[in-house]
Amino acid sequence: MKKAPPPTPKLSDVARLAGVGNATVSRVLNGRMHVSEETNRRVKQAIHDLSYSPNRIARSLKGATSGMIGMIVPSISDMFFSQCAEAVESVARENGSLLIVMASHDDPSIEFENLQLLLIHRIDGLILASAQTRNTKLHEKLSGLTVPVVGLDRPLREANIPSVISENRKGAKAATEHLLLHGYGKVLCIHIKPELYPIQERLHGYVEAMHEAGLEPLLYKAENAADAEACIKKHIDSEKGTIAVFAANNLAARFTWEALRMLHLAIPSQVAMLCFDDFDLADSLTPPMSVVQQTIDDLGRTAAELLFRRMRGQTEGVPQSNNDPLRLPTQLVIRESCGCHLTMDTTH
Amino acid sequence: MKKAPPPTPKLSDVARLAGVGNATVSRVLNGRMHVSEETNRRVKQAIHDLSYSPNRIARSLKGATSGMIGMIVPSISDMFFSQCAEAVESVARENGSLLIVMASHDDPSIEFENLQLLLIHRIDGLILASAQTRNTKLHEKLSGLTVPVVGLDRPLREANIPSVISENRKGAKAATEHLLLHGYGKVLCIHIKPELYPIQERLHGYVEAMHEAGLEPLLYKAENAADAEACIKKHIDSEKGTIAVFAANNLAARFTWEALRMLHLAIPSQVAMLCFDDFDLADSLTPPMSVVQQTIDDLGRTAAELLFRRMRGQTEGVPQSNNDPLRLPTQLVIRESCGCHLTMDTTH
DNA sequence: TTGAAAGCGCTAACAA
DNA sequence: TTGTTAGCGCTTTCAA
Repeated sequence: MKKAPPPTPKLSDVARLAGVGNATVSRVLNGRMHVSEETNRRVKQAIHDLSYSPNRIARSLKGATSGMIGMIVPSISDMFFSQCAEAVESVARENGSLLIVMASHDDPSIEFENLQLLLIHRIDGLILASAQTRNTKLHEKLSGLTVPVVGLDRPLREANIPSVISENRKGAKAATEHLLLHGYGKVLCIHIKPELYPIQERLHGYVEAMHEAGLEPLLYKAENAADAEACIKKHIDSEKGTIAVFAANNLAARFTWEALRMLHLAIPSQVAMLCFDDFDLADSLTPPMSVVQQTIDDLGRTAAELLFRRMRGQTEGVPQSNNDPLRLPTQLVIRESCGCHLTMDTTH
Repeated sequence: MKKAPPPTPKLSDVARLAGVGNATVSRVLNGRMHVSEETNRRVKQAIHDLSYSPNRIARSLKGATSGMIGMIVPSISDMFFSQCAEAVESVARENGSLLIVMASHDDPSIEFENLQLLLIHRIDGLILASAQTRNTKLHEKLSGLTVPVVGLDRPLREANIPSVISENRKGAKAATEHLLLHGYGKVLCIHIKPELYPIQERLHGYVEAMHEAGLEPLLYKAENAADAEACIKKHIDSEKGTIAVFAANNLAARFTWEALRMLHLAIPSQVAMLCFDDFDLADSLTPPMSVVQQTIDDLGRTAAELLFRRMRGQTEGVPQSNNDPLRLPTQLVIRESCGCHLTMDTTH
């Protein structure tokens, strides 16, 4: 039994219909160089009549590019990364590329496999939010790669790959200083996953601010609300004045938030708080949460644009020293949890 | 000037090194049929030595499959869709496929372009959360397609394409009935984007429950918190007893939430509320929000599995009538905003 | 300005 | 069990 005639016309079909050679069709397809007005018209007509669209796979095989870039992130559903992905997809589209996303689930071996898969599919470039900063096997592989790679959120120093990240240290420092300015007796820093580079940077920023204020840093790792509760309790007990908490990320903020509720402590009158990373309902909470905001879209966009520049072989705009990540500014968004309205008069 | 020798070895390199023919290498590559143990070993060795990996593009050209599926969603960064995407990527990976995601931004023409792009890249299948239920041009195109398509969250009836969605109607009905059970004098339904199929279904569910209770449905479309405020104010004024609000989705819930705060109305004692779609901080709010929960992972997984089954040509497990979407159950998650703890004794 | 022809890296008949 | 060969649909010299 014969198959139905393949419903997808090929280039040669167009050529035949237009009464020209294959090469000519190819020419009008990729920006007509040296094609007469008349021929051009005829070919376009034929393309239209057959509603022909070129087979990108065949084109890719010929050596050029695949028209696809890859992106490996720890989690696709994570708000941060999905926002990045949206921005990357957008830039990819502007550059005529498709985006393949893969989740590593923070597992170095899955991450490595993902990389292999993407390479087999001949992606033209890769955006990588690596599962870990140190992953020798991965870095080795990356160093030997011919396709451009750009790091996102987590730098890839050893592999000599440019990265785009937020000003985590500066942002955290500014946040801490802001809390300090309110004159709180103690500013704790509650964090999770201190092994992640962005978190490390935030902790540095916090410590720096504390030191400059002549204060002892009070770092606490919290894996859940109970942990957060424990450390807050400890400090609220031994202290008359209001204390403050700088939560190093969303999740830490959440734990802190729940802890404060358990302890029936009022925000900000008894415990002020400020956290890194904005989130959806931050300003619908009671009180609205003051945060350090990353411009996530910009992170994604910038990384993608850098990638495409490198894919074109351009070097301008690429960070001077490959080892120094491009750092995008953060913004302190003051709402109410930091206690600004309480201390408004004291600042005057 | 000569290029550096192409760093990517090809199949023929492996063949030469192993001292065998191309076909043999190809055979061991795709599950050795009729390859001697010895040859198999030699080829494997050569593959390893060259750290060769086959070029998926060349393979695809030969006609088989591209090893990629596409997914078009209104927004990649939307929590719902990014969770779906994560599940789909996971299933794709299990089936040896990569996932290309594209955002339509709810624009039918972008959606259509995206579809074209994906087809040009010869995807093997498509998961589509369509921008609109009625998109004649799109449906026409879809009907003529040879690659399998599965609808997600929004059915594609006219194109005769199977879809996977939540039990929106049932879930909304259950939620409304739950509120009704508390004996509130009025149950409003605040919604947005009633043109979307899932929302429509939820509104139907709400209306059904109201009718069955002999009550007049009170539907209000709110585009912002002020709209929500207006309609609540209207009903709280004319009524002594507690009223309740069923918010048809996240955003409507948010508007309602903000409205209630503006009006200094206590939840649930003055206004009870329940919303469709769980969200991140739902149980960290004061009071924690009762919700109708969709099993988003399941939606994504189910859609993807259905797609792969169809790609394999299997028909079992594919919904009997193509016109009837596969509906996945929702779950009523009772927290505090619906007023359960207030009425606990009255229910006995 | 155009067309013929030689591949891109792989798979799948068909022979051996 | 193996190797040879002919393409997949396109781009790209090279001549005409």
